[in-house]
Amino acid sequence: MILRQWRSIRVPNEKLWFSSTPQRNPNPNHSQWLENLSQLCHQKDLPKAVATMVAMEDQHCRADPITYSSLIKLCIEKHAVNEGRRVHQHLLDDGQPPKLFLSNSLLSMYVKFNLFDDARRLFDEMPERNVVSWTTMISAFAHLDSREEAMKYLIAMHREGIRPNMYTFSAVLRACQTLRTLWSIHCCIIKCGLELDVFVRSSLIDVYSKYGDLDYGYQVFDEMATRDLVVWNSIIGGFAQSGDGYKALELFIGMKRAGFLANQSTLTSGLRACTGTVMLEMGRQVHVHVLKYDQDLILNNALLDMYCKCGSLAEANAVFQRMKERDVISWSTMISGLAQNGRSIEALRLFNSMKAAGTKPNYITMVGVLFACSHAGLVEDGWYYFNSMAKVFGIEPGREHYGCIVDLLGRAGKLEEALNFIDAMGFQPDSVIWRTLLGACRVHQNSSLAAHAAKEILKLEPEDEGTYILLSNIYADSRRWSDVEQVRKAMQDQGVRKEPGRSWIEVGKKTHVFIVGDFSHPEMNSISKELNRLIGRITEVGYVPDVKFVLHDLEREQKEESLRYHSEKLAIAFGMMNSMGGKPIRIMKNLRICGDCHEFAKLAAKVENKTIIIRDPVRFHHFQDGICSCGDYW
DNA sequence: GTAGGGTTAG
Repeated sequence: MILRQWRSIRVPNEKLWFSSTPQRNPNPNHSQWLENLSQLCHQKDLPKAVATMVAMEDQHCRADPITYSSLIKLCIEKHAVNEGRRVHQHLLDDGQPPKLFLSNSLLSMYVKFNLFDDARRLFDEMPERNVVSWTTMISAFAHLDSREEAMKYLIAMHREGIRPNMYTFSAVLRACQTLRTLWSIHCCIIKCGLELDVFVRSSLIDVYSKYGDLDYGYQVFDEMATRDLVVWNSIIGGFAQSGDGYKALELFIGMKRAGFLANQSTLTSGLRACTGTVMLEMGRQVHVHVLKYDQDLILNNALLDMYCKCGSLAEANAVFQRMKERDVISWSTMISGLAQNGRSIEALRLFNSMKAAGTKPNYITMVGVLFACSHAGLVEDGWYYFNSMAKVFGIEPGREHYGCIVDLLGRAGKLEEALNFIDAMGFQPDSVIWRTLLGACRVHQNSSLAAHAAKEILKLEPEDEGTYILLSNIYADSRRWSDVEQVRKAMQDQGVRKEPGRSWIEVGKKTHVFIVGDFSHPEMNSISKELNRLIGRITEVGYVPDVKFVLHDLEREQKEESLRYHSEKLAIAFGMMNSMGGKPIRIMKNLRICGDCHEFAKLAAKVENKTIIIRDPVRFHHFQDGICSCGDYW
């Protein structure tokens, strides 16, 4: 490859002190100037150092490369953009390209200042480039998410005959976001004999677990002889983000056993693990470790989210109030948290406080705001925010926002309007939008529109079990048993099976899982007795099993029997048996709660004078005094 | 002079 010519080439100045045979310097005070400059660099006095450099220029004095190097470092440290450029210019005025390592320092400086055009220009003008220069560029592209550029530079580097090192690979791995590229880069790494490097390994683990093959990422982790904290964090983060909170926490404990101290990153993943699997007690334990990093913004945001998702808004709010620094994520987390927990008005009020505090909402904030409107039936507010997003906040509504409006109209029973809105969206509706409409059709019992929505979903995702279930539920609601049978047959033909309803609850340090109709829990006898006792008590205050939530065409008695063992009822009974004092009973569910269980929970909370909190995949229900925070609107 | 791990929705 032909190197580009050095553009600003000048007649070489023979008096340059660093030319191969040191020249006598014309200025007798040269060594004093130099001494002075390096002293100032040492003292980190950037303004004086730059002033000295300029004064030296006037005296035709030159500093040595080492001093220049410390000057550049100082500019980076102080994030002094103008001074950095000044030093660069000064070096160019020498008439010769700076030494390679100095150009590399400058390159790294521009990258750190996010001045990528300058970095690229410098890179293009460098007469000579080594692995450090290339790696700096590749790393910059990888961080910019310019994956193609990063790969192209890797190829160009190879063509120039420069071998990548471990730095290069750990940078380039970030740009591998498909398994295919990941595999080929992994092969290159092995070929270069760099697979054992911890940095390379942690990057491998990270990208494998993020982009599709967590098991393989774990394998790469598992076979490592020496692991450091980041390697542990990579794998813990991998499991936490993929939703396997149990495995993440198991590894978290393994890490502590191996003698490592959890840092901010570990704890953030630990909290995320609790959030995903809804383990409030465990989350509180992690919180204790977080206290020593009092004002870490990311950790605090993770804490907020954990408490919100575990249904403990009081604790979330306590953290929020204590935070000295709040960013758009902190506010958005609280807004969505309130909305999901049925406190939409407070969510909107918080949105106003956010604006008053001068924090600009982003795309996700607006999803939270619209979610608050749709879940509380605030149709007018929802429309207002949706219509003013672009004008007032400069955020173009995207798929998620359109989805919220479909939800808003659908929940409010304006099904036709929702359908028209979908038609007028200006882009192809995806399965999420259709599923939203389908959910609304169920609440408002519109089976013909439901069938339409379901068919659209199944066109896009023919194996989606949730849709079959919803559709058959809707047919069951209107007692169209032959249609129910047809849906079940279609499921069989597609090889789709119904995911059983599952609820889980933390008691002490253990999580107990209940599956609908599964009686294998060791305390099943007493749970059954407790359930009967509860049903007896709530029947006195008017509970009648609502059998329309049973799928099959059974006799009433059989239907009641099948309702009785819904997983959330088993979990509520178990929670009552183990509940202490005034503590709420917290239950998580994999599917949405059924109408009968919702009624059951309201009355059980009333007669037992307890708070029951159930989180389903979309929102929370706080049952207290015979009412639910969702206002029966879900 | 170049490299790895953490937070918000659906």
